[in-house]
Amino acid sequence: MGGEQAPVAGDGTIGKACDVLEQVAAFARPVRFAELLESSDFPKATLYRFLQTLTNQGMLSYDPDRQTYTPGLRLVRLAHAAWTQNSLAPIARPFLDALSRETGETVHLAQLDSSQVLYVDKRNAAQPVEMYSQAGKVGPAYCTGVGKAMLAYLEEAALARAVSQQSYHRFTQKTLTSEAALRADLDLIRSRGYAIDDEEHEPGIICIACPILTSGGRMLGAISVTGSTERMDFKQLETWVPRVRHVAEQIGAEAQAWRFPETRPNANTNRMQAT
Amino acid sequence: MGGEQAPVAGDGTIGKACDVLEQVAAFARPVRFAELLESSDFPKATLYRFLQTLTNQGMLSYDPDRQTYTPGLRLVRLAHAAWTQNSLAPIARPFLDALSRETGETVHLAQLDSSQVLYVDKRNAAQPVEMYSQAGKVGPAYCTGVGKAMLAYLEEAALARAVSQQSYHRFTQKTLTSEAALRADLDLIRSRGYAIDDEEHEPGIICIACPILTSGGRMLGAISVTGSTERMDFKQLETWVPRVRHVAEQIGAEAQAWRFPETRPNANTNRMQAT
DNA sequence: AACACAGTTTCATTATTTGGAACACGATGG
DNA sequence: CCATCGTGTTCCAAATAATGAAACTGTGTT
Repeated sequence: MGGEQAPVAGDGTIGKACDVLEQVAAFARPVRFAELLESSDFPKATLYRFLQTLTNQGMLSYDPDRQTYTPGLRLVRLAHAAWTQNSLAPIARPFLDALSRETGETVHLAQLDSSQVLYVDKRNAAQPVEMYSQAGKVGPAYCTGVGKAMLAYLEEAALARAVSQQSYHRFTQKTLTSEAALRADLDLIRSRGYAIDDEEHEPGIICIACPILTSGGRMLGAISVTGSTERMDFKQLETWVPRVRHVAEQIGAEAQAWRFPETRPNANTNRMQAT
Repeated sequence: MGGEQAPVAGDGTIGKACDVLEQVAAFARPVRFAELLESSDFPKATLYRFLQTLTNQGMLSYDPDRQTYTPGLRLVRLAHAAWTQNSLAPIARPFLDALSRETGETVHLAQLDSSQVLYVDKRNAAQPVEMYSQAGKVGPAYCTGVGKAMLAYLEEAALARAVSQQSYHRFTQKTLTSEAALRADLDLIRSRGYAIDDEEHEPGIICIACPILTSGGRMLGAISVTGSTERMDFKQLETWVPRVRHVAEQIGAEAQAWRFPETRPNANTNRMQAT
């Protein structure tokens, strides 16, 4: 019986290719072959061939002048499909708009991706548009409102895995830095029905977050409203809880409705006067 | 009846995996195994294993209830890296903001991805936010302003390939529907320095577009300003050409500067008060 | 000219992928 | 109740593709 804990990698050639992809993405800048070779445990020729193939496929992009690799634009195309079909964002969009308008605060929509928080949409308080740059961004689960809201409603098996994979890095004085502390807070969240982030990730930043659940209790994601301690305290922030919870419920309900129909309800979601 | 699209076919196992990924993305909805099997020329067991592995890797996501596959959220994460590092969007952002403010019209930033137009950013005239949904979206090159602007400045080898890969579907009365017509227009664009789309893609929609070039003449992308015939004509629209061209030049210059430094100029590009 | 270095290619060996066929299993339906 | 069908899943010998040490190329340096 295989009890092997494969770190992440594993599945044959494809797994390795994905690792390489991830590795290139991890450098947040164009990378040279030698750099990759160093941080990789693939032999030279093997890594080389992977890079060739991936570049060939448009999953990576190669700059011949600089001799550097970056993640390829094909990923952007594919991600668009992922975002449209597989994230809550399209469903949640009108709700986020409303919530953002009503509260005037920053609003986040997040989902869980391998024990990390993946932000799939956002409305910003100040800036009018900030777009894409935040969709796709990741963050820690154990010290953010949306992260804890999601963890709290994970079934035990998944929770145990997720909780053990957190880094518990101390971002601020108030960061929860142990599995025990986190679990205690998750219990509290469950009984209260929403999560709070009390400057656990960034000083001065507080937030409330509600999980998005199906009627069957499956956790789909979370939404949050964020404020800064300069302008407000939890008293004020928590007045939004009923509203946020309601929105989360609406999104959950719609998500469920949208997922079921085999016959896609419609298509024209986003018509774009392109040119 | 068949009539399958000939997959670019290719590189070993990884190429096949990419094909599967693309195939899943192509259905713009959750897909069942049987559907994929039908539209694929992989044998059952092979396709099955690919789906397993890709799901495993988070490149696909599987809904056990519905037994359907969709592109996975991991793609969104990776695409974020691609968008940040490999697209012109981060560099162009402030310029697009300015251009959008000044003109009050829809502004697009696009790059070329396998002979297609890939929109990497956009500012909308009317709607305040529309976000992500357009980044990652693709469109035809032969009948859009940005598409033609980019084609015009491709070197002959790449141009020949690109031009032969267009579908030449007639979207409107004015769509250019042959390679010859397109090439003629490209000559015109080159001599004029900018492209126009005269309702070639959508009735009532016109636009002007300028290529983004390096000082060496390498084509990086294009930007456009779009209007509708209801509100304006080319006389008005073309008054923006010098401004658009200037912005394109600025973006080109910055892109060039940004690509060179080996020492990463900086990191904290986009800090996100996340929670 | 010799050297160092980053990137590229070769090729016999080895491990992986392949896919036809058989297997589960729920849903019909006779 | 058993037969049948349509899914999706697993097996395993044969075929294929991945592997990586070492040799090579080309560019820049001493």
